[in-house]
Amino acid sequence: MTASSARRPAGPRPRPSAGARTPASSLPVARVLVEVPLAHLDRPFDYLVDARDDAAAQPGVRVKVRFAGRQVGGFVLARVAESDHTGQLGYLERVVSPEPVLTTEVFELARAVADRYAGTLADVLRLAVPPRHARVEKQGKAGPATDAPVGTPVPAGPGGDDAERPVPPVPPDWSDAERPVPPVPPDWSDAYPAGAAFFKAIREGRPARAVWQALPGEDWPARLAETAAAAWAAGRGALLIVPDATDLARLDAALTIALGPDRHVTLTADLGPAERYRRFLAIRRGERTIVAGTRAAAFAPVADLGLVAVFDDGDDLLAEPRAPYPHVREVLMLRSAARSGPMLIAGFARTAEAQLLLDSGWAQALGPHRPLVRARCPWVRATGSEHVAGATSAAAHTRLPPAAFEAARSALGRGAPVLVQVPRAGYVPAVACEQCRRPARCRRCRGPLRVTAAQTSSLLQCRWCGTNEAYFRCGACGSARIRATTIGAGRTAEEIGRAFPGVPILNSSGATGRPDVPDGPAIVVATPGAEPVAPTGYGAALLLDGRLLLGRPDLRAGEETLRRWMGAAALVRPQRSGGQVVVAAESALSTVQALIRWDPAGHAEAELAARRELGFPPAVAMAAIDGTQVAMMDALDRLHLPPDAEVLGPVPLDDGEQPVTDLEDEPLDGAGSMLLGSDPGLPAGTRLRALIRAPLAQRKALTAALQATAAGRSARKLGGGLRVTMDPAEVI
DNA sequence: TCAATCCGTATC
DNA sequence: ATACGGATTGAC
Repeated sequence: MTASSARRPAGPRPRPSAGARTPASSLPVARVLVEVPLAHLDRPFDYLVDARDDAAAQPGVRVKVRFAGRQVGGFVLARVAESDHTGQLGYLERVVSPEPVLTTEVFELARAVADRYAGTLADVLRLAVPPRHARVEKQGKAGPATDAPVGTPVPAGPGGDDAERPVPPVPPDWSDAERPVPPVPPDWSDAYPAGAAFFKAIREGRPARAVWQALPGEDWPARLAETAAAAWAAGRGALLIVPDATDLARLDAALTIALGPDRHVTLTADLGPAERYRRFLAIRRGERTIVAGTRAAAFAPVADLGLVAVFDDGDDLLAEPRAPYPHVREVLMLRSAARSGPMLIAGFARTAEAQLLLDSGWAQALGPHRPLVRARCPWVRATGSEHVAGATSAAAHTRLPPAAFEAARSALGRGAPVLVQVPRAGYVPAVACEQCRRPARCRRCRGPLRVTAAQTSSLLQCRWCGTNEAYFRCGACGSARIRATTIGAGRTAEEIGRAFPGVPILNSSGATGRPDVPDGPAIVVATPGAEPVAPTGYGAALLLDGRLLLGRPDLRAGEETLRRWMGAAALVRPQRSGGQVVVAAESALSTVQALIRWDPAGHAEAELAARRELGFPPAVAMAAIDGTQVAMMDALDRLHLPPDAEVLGPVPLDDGEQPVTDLEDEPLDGAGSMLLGSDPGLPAGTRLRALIRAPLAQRKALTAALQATAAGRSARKLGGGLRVTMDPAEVI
């Protein structure tokens, strides 16, 4: 049967009107964002709204539509009177739920984040809106569009016929009557000179943006809760993001003290689908206006947001690992900028990114009274050469430096707990050939080996493919002997236990969970970021393996090391109460000096200056393109770069982080790779990385060019295999 | 001359 | 991705 079509544009035929649908009488067109991963389809498409769906198909709801012949999910962005699409419109297949889960603010935020990271809106929405859970939706209040009870958020009424109906802002659910009389708010001015001005800005909803340097020993969860309470008292919501679950538990407790149990909610991805959606809905419906969470919560649709805050923005947990890899600090900056609202970037240390915000005047420093720093700081000493000299690396890390031993003994003698910070959990995590010191690698996949059992060194296992290696032989020199290159927390605990018999030893890492620290002599061996808080502070902290941390061939090694050290040292009592910190690193190093002088600002300034010098983020905008040779060449060819952009590379990306197929067995000539026009020296399938850098002023042009290139490639079905990352963390 | 197949392109 | 229009091919 041939449809009686005259000239009509290419595309799928409209469905033979199933069930005879009629357009809604008012605003019959829904502008829909379809959930497809293709870069060139990253824009709204118009659909007709059937009269039956008129009430439910409000802006922000999830829908199903027929798109290129198949059913796909999407969000209604707006209802409009007519479409500017010249072809036939299809109908919305159905409204999945009347719950408007996507607010205007979050939609605009997601768009801005996608553009900032050269990604697609659909990708960001996947991060921003949690999957629906139908049962949870029914349990709570009914959706506003069905039988809305009084007081639930209701989208703007029927409205005019021709007016575009924007997604309504979420009105707060509480009434003025039930808000408590706000107590006199603390404004931090006794410890932080700029505190009063910042709190004033929160109360007045002005766009103050502050980089807060917390004092050593500071009860930061309590301070953050005070900022949230100030926003609450001003009748607005607040959004506070922390790196991990332990930080969140502390913040949750502090918020409960500051605001009671019913005004805030915590939000993390690991709550499970039902609870996560339940809390998301409570936020969306305005039942909770103070929100604390981990990185996924940065997109939470908080009603009338009056403050955004992030704690410890250097923690890499705040960088989303899924495309387009947004960082919480940037997401909250975009939110703060869009709303012209206050923002707080908090931490003991300071990132180069935060320093740039200060340099550019976008944010103001909220630092402590300098004399107070001296009063609150523990005594910090470095012990570099004395235990490094002459010792093999393994021995250096298994022996406590004398100064560290003394500090621990004196603290324990005074009845105080001691914190020992070691780089990684596990028992001898990495091994190397004893002869030539090359990393021990798996015979099958060339992955790094680790020791799996505590007693024997003969049980080696590949960290990538899991293959057990019973008879190791070094691929380079043939030696059969191995040695440890890193000693993890477990082994350190054993050795310290032998040094202090009778003292309880507690392990704390991501894997073991965090023990409660007694208010008495105990040794806590912890990995960075997993240090438990001691009730009255630690008597001493030993920061081991500093050389290892600082020696990493990483752009951020110095910044990251100082952040970890300060995170641990901040848990130690002040010097006048006997608090000591011993760091195992050369005292001449600038990072060590910054710890000794407790000067995160100076370190960040130097760090940023170095990045300017080298032309690395955040002093420049940088994009990394990863892909196969063919994809890379095509992409670089299409890329319409801004005038001052510069391409570095591409270079092979075989630094050992990805499970590569055995390089030696790969045919090096290969007619296939010649056909593809690739460098015959590279094995087919080798991934390359190119870096593109541009002045900050050209960031928008750079990301737009990258999006256009991705769109062009996706429209021409030139497969994936290409990944774009803005300001990649691992630049080298 | 018509159907089968390939190609390019839009997807509402 | 798919699903379409239009061009191309090839058997009658």
